[in-house]
Amino acid sequence: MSSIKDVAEMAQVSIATVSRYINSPERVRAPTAKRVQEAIEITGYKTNTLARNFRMGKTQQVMVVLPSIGIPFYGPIVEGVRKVADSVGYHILVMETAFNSVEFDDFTRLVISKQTDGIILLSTLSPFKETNTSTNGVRPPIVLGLESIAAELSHFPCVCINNESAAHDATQYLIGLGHRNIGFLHGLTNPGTELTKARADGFRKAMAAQDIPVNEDWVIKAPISVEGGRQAARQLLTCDSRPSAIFCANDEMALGAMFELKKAGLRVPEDVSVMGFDNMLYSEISDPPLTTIEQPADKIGEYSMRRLLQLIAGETVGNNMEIIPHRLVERQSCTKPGTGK
Amino acid sequence: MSSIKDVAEMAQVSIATVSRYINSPERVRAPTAKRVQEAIEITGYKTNTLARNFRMGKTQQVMVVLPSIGIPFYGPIVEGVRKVADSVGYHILVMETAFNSVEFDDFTRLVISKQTDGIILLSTLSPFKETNTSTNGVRPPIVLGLESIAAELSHFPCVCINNESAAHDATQYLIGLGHRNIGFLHGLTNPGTELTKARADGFRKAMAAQDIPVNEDWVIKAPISVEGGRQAARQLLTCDSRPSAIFCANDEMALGAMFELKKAGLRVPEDVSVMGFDNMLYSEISDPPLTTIEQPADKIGEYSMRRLLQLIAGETVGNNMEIIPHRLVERQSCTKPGTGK
DNA sequence: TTTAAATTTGTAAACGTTTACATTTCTATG
DNA sequence: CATAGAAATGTAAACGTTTACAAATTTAAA
Repeated sequence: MSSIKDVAEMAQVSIATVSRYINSPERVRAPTAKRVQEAIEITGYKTNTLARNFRMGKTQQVMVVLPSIGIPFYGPIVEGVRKVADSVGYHILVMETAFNSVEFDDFTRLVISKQTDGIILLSTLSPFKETNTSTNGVRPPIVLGLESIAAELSHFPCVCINNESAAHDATQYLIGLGHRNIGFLHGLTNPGTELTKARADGFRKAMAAQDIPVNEDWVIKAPISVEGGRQAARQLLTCDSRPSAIFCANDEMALGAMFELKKAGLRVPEDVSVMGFDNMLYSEISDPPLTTIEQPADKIGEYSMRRLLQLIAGETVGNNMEIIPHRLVERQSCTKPGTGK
Repeated sequence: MSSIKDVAEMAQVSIATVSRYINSPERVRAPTAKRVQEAIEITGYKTNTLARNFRMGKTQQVMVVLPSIGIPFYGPIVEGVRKVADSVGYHILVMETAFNSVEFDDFTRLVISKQTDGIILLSTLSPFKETNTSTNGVRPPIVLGLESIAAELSHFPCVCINNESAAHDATQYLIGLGHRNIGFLHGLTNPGTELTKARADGFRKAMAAQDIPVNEDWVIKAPISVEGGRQAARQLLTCDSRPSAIFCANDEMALGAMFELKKAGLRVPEDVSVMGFDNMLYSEISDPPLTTIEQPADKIGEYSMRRLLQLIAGETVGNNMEIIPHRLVERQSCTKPGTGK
């Protein structure tokens, strides 16, 4: 493999000149540049990223941490991250947590040991203690995408919608439709996750605001996934009575729930309305198409990456919390109660 | 940031000893080890991966190239890759092509410039010319997951199912159900992709084997995605007559097609049977649940990564093509023709 | 106790860049 | 043409590891 040295020899210049030609061509004169360029072509030289990064002390990579690849909702977020990353020559390293929680110190270690320059967390930290012991109090560049309140406590920048207010809106929409008997599929996440709690709070507050009591039998905790939604729906079906509408912690749960509901012979939305949260690709083509809250995933990705870049550059980011507006998208999975009678 | 030197000083040993303690602890005596360990803890030392990888000339990363994150089908594949990667201390760099084709030379460059040690291609190479000009004939470690025939031509190892035979099976299943009027949603991929062609071949051969003519109006090319499936279905609906069954190049197309079919008032499977290909998560809970061909995605990921590791290690891999068995999973989107009358 | 062998540790070079600083070469002005 | 200043290029150090090889120490046998 030819190195900068080979190029320098062939072009009869010093390695410094070659390096300069590569990194700021305007700093070498035309005739020299020509010789160097020729030498590069002849030798087939490509700069050794390993060496460069080592020298510069930067990996030029950021790590995106998510529960699992292949969850449609994360697609657009990562695409947003990538859009920004590409524009500044950064690569994306994907880390899957497999829904396990990750220790804060693990991330610190990742950054200290130069596996990555910074981290975008689309997953949650476990028992969120910042008291890092083994890492000498280093605070790695981390941006929380999606997560909210934990960010406040932890002083990590955060880019997300207002989950509580969004859940509030969703619930209110259901109430506005005339529903009083509303179930809630509470997403079960790792301890420390505020997102699911915020959505639950939004739900409860919206109910309370209208003096509608919450039937706790209809508040079911299950993994925030298709399978979780299915489990929860099956459990719901065993109750003596059933709600006229169900609000789900996310679209995956909603889709899973709808499947089980329909399987049990119920019609959606005539017998039960189902409301999702996130608006991922498959929610548009579900049967019926899912009414849900839309998170502008691409923007979340973009903004998160920008924030992270600032952090990496050592800039002091101003407002620690960046709230993105959400939107209720009305499709066909919700209707007035009693329509099925 | 403390380096190996700081540790060495504190432990009163040479940096070589520290390095040895880290990489092969059995090579340093217990009392020394203890001192070093203590020094490591006190200084909070973490090995600088950048420096190590530079010195070793390895990135310890492989790149997984796929069209887009968030496509459910890729989830399990990447998980398979990761399983193996984790076990040997490799990281996964994800590169999205955004459905664009990537030049062969781009990969070569990626490897030469040490951005990655090897590549698992779950996407396709564009105008597949191996005649790399700028890269001096270097052949990077690449494994093709999913793709088949191109592998033969290109001499890259490949791990995949037999797409043609699987499509043959699917078509035969439809025929066995009594269908004669079968449409085919031909996935549109980048030039050079053999996978879609293989599936089309399988379809045509199965039809020919039973002397059933293929109605070319019902063979529709569209992007191999949900949106593509929707487009194709809409086009199909404009035909004078319509098939009693539709075989789709993949599940995404099938789901998209089902959506449009149902939207047009057709019942699946009573009026039209729909057959998918891949068996991804959402196919199980679609309405109706999708009958499809299952690719053992996790295995494909695992085997691909193993192969790649061999390649990286410079081993000469034996058989270049590794065929994984597929399986037809029968659900409710296909039935006998005429059921709807 | 001596000595050879085995084990542990140290020394120093190398990996391929980038860059501060020194030196050379060019440009333009008097 | 001489010269100052600017621009281009060269020199050499540094980044933090790993590792061949040399040196020192321990162990075991005589």
